[in-house]
Parts: sequence; C-alpha cells; structure tokens
Amino acid sequence: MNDVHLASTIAAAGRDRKCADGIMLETMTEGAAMPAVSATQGRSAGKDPAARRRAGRPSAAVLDKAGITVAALALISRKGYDGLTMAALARSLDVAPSALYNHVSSKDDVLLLVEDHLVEMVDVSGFGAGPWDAAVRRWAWSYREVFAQHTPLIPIIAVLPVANAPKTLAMYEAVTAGFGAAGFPAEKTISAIVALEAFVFGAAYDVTAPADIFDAGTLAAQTPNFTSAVDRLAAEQHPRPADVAFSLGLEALITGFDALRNR
Amino acid sequence: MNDVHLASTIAAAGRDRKCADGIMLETMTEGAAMPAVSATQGRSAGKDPAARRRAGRPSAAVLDKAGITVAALALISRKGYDGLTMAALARSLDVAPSALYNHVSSKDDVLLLVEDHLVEMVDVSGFGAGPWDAAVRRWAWSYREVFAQHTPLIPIIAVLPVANAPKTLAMYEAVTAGFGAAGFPAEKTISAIVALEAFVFGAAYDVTAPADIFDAGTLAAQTPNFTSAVDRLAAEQHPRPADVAFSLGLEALITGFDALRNR
DNA sequence: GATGCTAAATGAACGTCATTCATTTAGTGC
DNA sequence: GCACTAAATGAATGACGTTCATTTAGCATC
Repeated sequence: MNDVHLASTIAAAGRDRKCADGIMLETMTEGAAMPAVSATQGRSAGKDPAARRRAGRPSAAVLDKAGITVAALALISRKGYDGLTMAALARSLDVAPSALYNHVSSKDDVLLLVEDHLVEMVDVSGFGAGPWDAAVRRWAWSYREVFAQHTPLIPIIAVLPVANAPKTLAMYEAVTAGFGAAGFPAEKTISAIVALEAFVFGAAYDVTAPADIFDAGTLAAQTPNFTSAVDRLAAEQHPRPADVAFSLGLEALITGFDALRNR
Repeated sequence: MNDVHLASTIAAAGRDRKCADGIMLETMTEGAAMPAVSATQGRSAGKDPAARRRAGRPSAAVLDKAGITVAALALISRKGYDGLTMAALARSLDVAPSALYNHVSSKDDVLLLVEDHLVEMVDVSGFGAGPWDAAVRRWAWSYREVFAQHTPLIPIIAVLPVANAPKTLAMYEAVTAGFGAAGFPAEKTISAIVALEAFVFGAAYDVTAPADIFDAGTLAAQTPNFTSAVDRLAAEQHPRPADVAFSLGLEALITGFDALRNR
C-alpha cells in the first residue's frame, strides 16, 4: 500500500552529470577504467547477475557515489520507490549488494544522494534577475514539481541538516541572496523561506493524491457543507485541482511577505 | 536513521474509549469475559509472551479495533514509530501477531486507525463561535501540534481518501461549515483548506527538525548570505524557531484568504 | 439436539530486505 | 619486498510484515 511512483520525465532529465564530485581521480592510472565507467552507465539490463567478476578488488573501481546516484534515479523512475532496494540497485550496477556499503553507509545515505541531486533541478534562476515575486513564484512551482515526483524523500529533506547536502545548501544560498537583494529584512528571511518550503512540501503530496480523495462516499449525507463545497470545486472543471490550491496559497504567501520588504 | 519520536503527552490523552464498536455483545454469555477485557487494557507488561491462552477462539473476544488503536497509540508514545511493529503491538495486547489480521488488513490499516483517532484532538471548536480568523488560527496551530508528534502519519493522511477516515471527514465538515458561515466563497473553500493543510503538514516536520539543521559547517564560507541570515535569526533568541516560521506563514495565509470573504 | 457456518484465536512458516562479516584481490607508500 | 588500505564477492543474519493450516467457540438451522 506504499506509494508507487510512475516513471517521471523530470527524473529522467537528470542524466547530464558533469564529472562526479571527487573520486574520479583514479581513472587516469590505466586505460582499463573506460569499460568500467561504461558499465556503470550503460549495462543496466545485464543478464548475468554477478558471475563474471571474481572476488577481490577490481583493477578499476566499479562504483562511486555519482554512479550510485544515477543508477538509483534510473531505478526510481523505472520501478518507483518500492523498487528501490539495495539488492535491485546493486543488480542494476552489476555488483553484489554488499559492495554498495563501501561507498554509502546505509540506504538512507543513498536517498540523501538522490535528494541532493534532485535539488539541482529546482529553478532558482529568477533570483538576481527580474522582480522578487516572479522569482519566488518560479522557485516554488519548480520545487513542488520536482518533489511531487519524489514524495518519499520529503520526510528526509525536511529535517536534513544542510551541511550534509551541499547542493541543497547552494539552493538556500541563492534564495537567501535573492531575498536580501529584494530588500527583505534579514532577520525574517530564514523564517520566510522555511514557511514557503513547508507549504511546498505539503503541496507536493497533494499532487500525488487520488482524484477521488474528497469523495465522502456513504457518509456524504452527514457532511452537507463539505460535500457541497467539493461539488462546487468539481464544477469548475480544473484539470489539476492541486494546482488551484497551490496557486491560491502561494499567492497569499507572496503577497503577505511582499509587504514586509523595504524599498 | 528513521525518525524516533519521544513520548508525547498528547498521545497519552487518548485513553478514554467508550465501549468499543460492536463486538462487545458476546460478553453477556458468561462471567469469564471480565478477565479477558482487563487483559486488553491492564496487563501491558505481561511476562508470559502468549502462553496461557490455548489455541482456538476464546469465549470473549480479546481484540477489537478500538483496543488495537489504543495499544498502538500507547506503544508509539513509549517507543516511537520505530517501535510500532506488528509483533510488538501483538505482544502489548497479549496475542499472537497473526491474530491482529482478523481485525485489520495490514499495518497501514493500523496507522489509519491511529490517524483517525488523532484527528479528534484537533481543535475545531473555534468555527461557529467567534471570528473566522481566530478559528482558523486555533485550528491550524492545534493541527500542527498533533501531527508534529506523528510525522510518519503525514504521508498517509495527505493522500488518504476521506471516506476511509470518518473522524477526519468530520473535521473537514466542521471547517468547511465555518468557512461558509464566514462568507468564504464556496468554490474556493476546498482549495483554501487544502492549502492551509499543506502548510500545516510541512510545518509539522519543522518542529521535529534538529536545532542545528541550518548549520552550514565547513561550507559556511561559500554561503555568506545564507549563513548571515541564519545568524540574524539566531540572534533573536526565539525558544522555538519553528514557531516563528509557522506564525509568519500562517498569518500571511489568513490575511490573504480573509480578503476573499464576502461580508 | 446434531450439523454447519463463521469468527477469532494459536503457531509455524515464508519471503523480502537492509546490513554485517570473513575473505580475496589490487594498488600505494615506506 | 612488505604492510596497509580500498574495493570487490559471497555467505549469513536478524527484523519484519504477512499467510496458512489448525483449533475452538458461539450461533443459526433443520
């Protein structure tokens, strides 16, 4: 009964990784590194579970954090978060499950890598160019869009110390700078961002909710006000009701916070 | 690394259950029913795991949904959500784990029972008495307070069809009625409630976040704006920073929605 | 009053999953 | 050449949710 997410086009867009974070240094030692790298990315449907490579340290490292992150993302978009098991992840990388633990300390650590990768897709380009309210609007919509496809990460990111996620920290820096440049009072900036983020996370869940979530069923007779209000909303025929609620709340927050700025 | 919740005084308040839902009819047949009932409520730290009762249907039913709900709540406040396993729940009720499945269909079903019980503690008493904004304020604060202690339920309640949770539906009815009585446009009511709820759920996570969540650590030098803003907030010495963000966002939402009312 | 039906318990077993540990092998620094 | 560490395999472990066969109790029906 846990949430199964369909393949998301957004997640598939995260294919363009530059050159990893650090570890890639060892690839210069010998030419045998190349096939190892292609194995990390290309051979996802290898038929032999783990029969070719014998025990012991291989000449070129098979795994690194960047490769694990990409494989996890691909697995999630193919099978959803229920399909993301350490065994499945290992199989998609053509290694034994225990090999993963040389690079990550736990499954939560994998989720953290995924989270920090996804944050890069959040659009902060509006800050520093154009008006403040448009920047907030663009940021919030894209933020919600990304995590609506990855709601199982929300409980993690919501309480995650930023020191553990450099890309997430970079996003906060960009947003904070944008608030400051727009004349937002410094002592209220973090609180405002936290409030906007809380709204974004909660709204991300709404996107994935079933269409009939507000159908009271047999109890409709006992909830006349609620049922009537649901009908009134349905009569408006919005393609995505969650968008209406998100827009309504976001505009209220933007208007309210806008009034706090000095200019 | 999953969330461990400390014992909450709120959860302990759910002790007063009336008399179960239905099944209690059979207790009139014989006097042996009494010890069985006291076993459900009183003997929580029974030393014998399940040795006294022999196989087969007992004279008086040992389990019912209300008893399972209360036991789950007690277990959660003692051991947190990590401690809520079907085996532990069964042990606290002095039954075999498989016996639970005669009354609930899955562990998620147990969580749904808990959720619907907790919603009763949300304060909707402001609606129908006093001004609209005060009612929303009281509702939102109490809603956040309850679920801050039960964040693992948020992914469930956020996408839960209301027909499956009668108490939750009752809450929506009360809030919707309050909005209508205050002149809120009917076609926007559900969207406004959904937006407020999204904010509440997201904010509930913030309450449980570690105090040093915004400590950038070694990366502080690369994030001057963010680090400075964090320091400015810290200088204000608020006892609970999450409350400041919640208040800031909630007041903006209330103000924004207030402007939509007809009066 | 025997017979069947269903509800509600036990106890054994299963399958999945994250994680650990001993072992093997490859490269690096002294 | 030698110790040390990194990175892989493979086997094993321990939870945990769930299912299934079995047993027993009460109720309804003929």
